[in-house]
Amino acid sequence: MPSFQSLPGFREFYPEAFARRHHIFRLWRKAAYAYGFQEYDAPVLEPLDLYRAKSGEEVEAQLFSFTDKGDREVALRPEMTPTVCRMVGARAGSLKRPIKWFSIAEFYRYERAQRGRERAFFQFNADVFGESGPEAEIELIALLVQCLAGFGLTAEDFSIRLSDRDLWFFYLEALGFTEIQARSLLSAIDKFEKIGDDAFEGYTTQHGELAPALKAKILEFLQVKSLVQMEAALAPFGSDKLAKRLNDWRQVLDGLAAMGLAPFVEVDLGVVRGLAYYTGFVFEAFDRKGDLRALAGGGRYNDLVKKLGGPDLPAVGFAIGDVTTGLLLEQRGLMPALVKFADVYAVIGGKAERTAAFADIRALRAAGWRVDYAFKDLAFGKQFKAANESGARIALIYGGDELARGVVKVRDLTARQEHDVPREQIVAAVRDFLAHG
RNA sequence: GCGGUCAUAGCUCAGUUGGUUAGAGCACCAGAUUGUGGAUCUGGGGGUCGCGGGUUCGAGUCCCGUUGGCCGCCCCA
Repeated sequence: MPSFQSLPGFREFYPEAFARRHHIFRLWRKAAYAYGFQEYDAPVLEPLDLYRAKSGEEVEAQLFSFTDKGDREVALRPEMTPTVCRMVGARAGSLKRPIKWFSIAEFYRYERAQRGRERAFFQFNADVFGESGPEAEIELIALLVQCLAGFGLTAEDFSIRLSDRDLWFFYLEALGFTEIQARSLLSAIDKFEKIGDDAFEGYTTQHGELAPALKAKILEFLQVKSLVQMEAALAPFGSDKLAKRLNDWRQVLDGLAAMGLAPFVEVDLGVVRGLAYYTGFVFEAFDRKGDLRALAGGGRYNDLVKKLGGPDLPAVGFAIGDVTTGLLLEQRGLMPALVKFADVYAVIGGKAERTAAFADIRALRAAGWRVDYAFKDLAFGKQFKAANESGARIALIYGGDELARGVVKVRDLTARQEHDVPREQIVAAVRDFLAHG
């Protein structure tokens, strides 16, 4: 039996929903331009290997993948990062540094849809390539704040939790763990906030019992919530690597504070991000009041461009989704309500008047105004009601009396006042009214 | 992938122990209303009761299956 329902997790955007989506995209785009990022786009369908190369089978299970008619294994893109790494890698030699790019695109993941997560969704992606220092992190975290604050959200609504996989590796190394052990511990740290001690089960089965003293050290470091606490926790080790890393932290936090963004940023070493390709600072945006999942996430991935066949190029990036952002804006009453689709509404008396009105309507539209009118001859009362609902601020009245005198009656729908304007001046009159009102 | 729960008009819902041609409000369309605004009144269109099967003289209602929504788990690039 064929089904004509849309596929699960895929969304249809009726005009009202599309208007909400457009509102979100418009603000993201505005923010990115303000921060000097350039927009790009890329294919929706990619070779499956692009995602295998990056992250392995775990990810493959959640791909929309299939074999095409040319026997190629392909996948709908689940994210932008590998694609943009390939694009930048291919032209890295000729691109002016730093490379600051962004995109707004639809992605696809074959997983169970639920609140805040669909199978098809849009993400804003911003990345900085070619800068290995913390300057790139400052720029991106500031942009991420703007991508939420631009809607009217404040530091009481959301926060950016900043963490650092490098710092964890250096710290665990200083405690005497091998790199493999450290990776396993990071995945435990990722889960600890949610499930507590059980998070360490994976480590114990692989590497044996974790010494209580070492575990205490790890949990203690996990509690670090400020730079001061971090410095205190690391002081006993006296390692060069750790000291240098602390300088990077100072630079990031000072830079963000200088931009006035300190209230948005929290140190939270519990954030380590699931995927293994992150190499340094990682950050996530969270709703402070609600129980929403993460709003956005990102971090540094210095090895990925090279891993995908490009040059050795440092990179940082983040992504923010339209679904959770939209839910949050609706909860906070920050989503604008209605689509107003007209500036001017033409009220037309009858058949002869329609001929005259059409000429002016075309001229006004050519001048860029949004003009609407009724298709059928309707009572004036109905037409004024429609004019009101259209969002138009003025109505142009084409009646027999007016046309006989060579004028159009211009009605201010807000003030409920009207006056005559000679027909040949109608475009100028509309422009004057709407430009000054 | 696993578990819970739900499915009647575009939306929100009613529908009696199984019983005539399945209803209401909102929304939409038309008329009252041929020159001035969110009103009122009257009328209208719109349903394979998610889909398939079963029980029964008879199923929106009971049973089985299936699809989809929502919630939780897993995962979260």
